[in-house]
Amino acid sequence: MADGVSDPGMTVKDRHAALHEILRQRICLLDYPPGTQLSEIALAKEFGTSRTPMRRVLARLEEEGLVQSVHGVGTIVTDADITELEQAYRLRVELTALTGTLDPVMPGDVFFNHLQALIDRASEMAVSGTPRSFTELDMDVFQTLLDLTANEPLRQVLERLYYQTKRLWLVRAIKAELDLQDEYNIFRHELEAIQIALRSGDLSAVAQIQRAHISMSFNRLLSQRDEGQSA
Amino acid sequence: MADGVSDPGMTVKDRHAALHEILRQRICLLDYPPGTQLSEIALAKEFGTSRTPMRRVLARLEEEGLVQSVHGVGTIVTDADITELEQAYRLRVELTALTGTLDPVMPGDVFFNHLQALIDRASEMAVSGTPRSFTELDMDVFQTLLDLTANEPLRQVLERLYYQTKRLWLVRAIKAELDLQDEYNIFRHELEAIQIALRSGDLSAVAQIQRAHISMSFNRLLSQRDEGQSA
DNA sequence: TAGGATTTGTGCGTATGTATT
DNA sequence: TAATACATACGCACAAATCCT
Repeated sequence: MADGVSDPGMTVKDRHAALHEILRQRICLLDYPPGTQLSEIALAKEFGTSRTPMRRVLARLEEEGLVQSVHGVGTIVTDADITELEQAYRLRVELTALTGTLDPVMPGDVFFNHLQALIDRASEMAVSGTPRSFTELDMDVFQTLLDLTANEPLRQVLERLYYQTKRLWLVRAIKAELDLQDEYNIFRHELEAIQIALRSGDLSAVAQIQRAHISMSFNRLLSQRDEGQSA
Repeated sequence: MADGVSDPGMTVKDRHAALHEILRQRICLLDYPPGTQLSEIALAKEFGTSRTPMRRVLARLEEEGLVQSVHGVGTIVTDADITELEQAYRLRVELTALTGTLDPVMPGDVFFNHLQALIDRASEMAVSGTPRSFTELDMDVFQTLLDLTANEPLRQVLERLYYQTKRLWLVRAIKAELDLQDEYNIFRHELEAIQIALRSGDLSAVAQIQRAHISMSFNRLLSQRDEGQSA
């Protein structure tokens, strides 16, 4: 019943990738909140397949740290704990900086148009945004900016780290523990700064801007944790 | 009937990890040279299990880029092509530098004794070393020095990149396209430099030394390729 | 303490795809 | 071109582990 999975021209690997992306999206958008049990049989039924291909997708999600399978118990969506993810977050900060030096790619007009569309979406966020829609936009922005480097191993690691750490923000935002207006404005400002740096052709600057914002975003999450501890 | 796989106290994940490590070792030590076809049935038989757990191990090796499975054809050990692995190598260089700044760990006496033993082994290499035994030593050194950082995501990525790129050296060394005495001496010198930096407590220096040697090692491989092209 | 319900892990027959003759 | 051989991918039945009553 899901889209993009039952197309006839799809190869095995395409289906695997599609299923993996769908489940990853559901986990990171908290459709499956931490602690949710994912049933192999139920998922297989939903996507019109059997347990075998589902198990392979779940195994990959487990390697990525998004779920955990225990024999006899089940496959459970992992908790988004900031203490455990701090190392991943700091690594992500440093790797983002590397996108400016490892195989940077100067994009073409299509990219600039796409980026402008994303900025427009960000502007609308301040009016009608929700934590969820904002996260969806953030994911689109991430995937877009990832094209600024052609280093495939770096791209893969960054993608992994992004989805490992992204739930932290959404969990806090939904619990109204973040100033959403602040987050919206900062994000839009980041996009504009990136646009300016891109126009000047300075891909290293683009990477540094991203790095700075990821670092600051993490610090905002940290300060929130500290406030929660002292309360 | 391999070792470390049929122990009774082992859990499922332990067996998976053991099988994965064994196959990875065989691939990277060229027991399975590039192009080798790995039979699910034969491997299952060898390790006294069924195809299902083997398939999961092979799927993981495929994600790591060491094998490639094609429906109807087989699971083939990938080629160690320096052009394709150049991006991975350069990323590895940068990540190695990060081990000095991301959760560095000052080791204890056990580590120093272990390192001394490795240096002793390296000294013997100059006399009775083979490309294979040298690679085995290099792997042990890598695993040992990896303990100098506690950043788990960084450790995982570095391990992946190490085994992705390590075959390049061994392929060349076996074809006698490298000056082995040079390689031995450089390696021993690197270990001694690391030992000195460690004694002074400068973990950042240790990381920079490693970074420099990985970069130089790659350049030696590159110059070898260029000579081959011009010949 | 024991037993049943539920879940993941395993084993294997079959389907599907590929290459070769 | 068709048929045969052989590999991976899939689906299902069963085993093993865990939890709850």
